[in-house]
Amino acid sequence: MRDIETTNELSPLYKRIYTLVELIPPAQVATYGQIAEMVTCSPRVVGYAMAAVPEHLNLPWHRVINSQGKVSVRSDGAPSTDQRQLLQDEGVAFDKRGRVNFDEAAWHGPEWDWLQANDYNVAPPAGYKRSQRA
DNA sequence: CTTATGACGCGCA
DNA sequence: TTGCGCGCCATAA
Repeated sequence: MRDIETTNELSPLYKRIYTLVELIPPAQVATYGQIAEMVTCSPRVVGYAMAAVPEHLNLPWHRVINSQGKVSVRSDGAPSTDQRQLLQDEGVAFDKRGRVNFDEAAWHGPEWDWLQANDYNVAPPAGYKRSQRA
């Protein structure tokens, strides 16, 4: 976990993303977009980063799901039951449609001062999420 | 250098 | 409500 800091094979951006994911408590979930906001990048990149998580870091990568509250499908088309199973083992409930209840399990992010101290984005720059083409 | 490729998300039908 | 299209942009080749 602290390996993230000392691993120089990772790009600075990935390190920031992994550092945040590491902070998600058990039985709680964050969305790709949520992480993206804090590190100021596109949600797409967070997904890309999650697909490249080094095994030895032991990150709780399973606690990152999509904005629909569902476990994202892999490139091979598999819904990845592993991720869902890991969450259920922690006590995260899925409804009949395969979605988690954000009201119960949503991670509200690190404390404000932690984000400040570690140079993460607190208040999103008015939408990095969508095409804010001038 | 250029091109292809996503564990995404939003808008619209 | 679901499904599809397109924008997104860091990486890999």
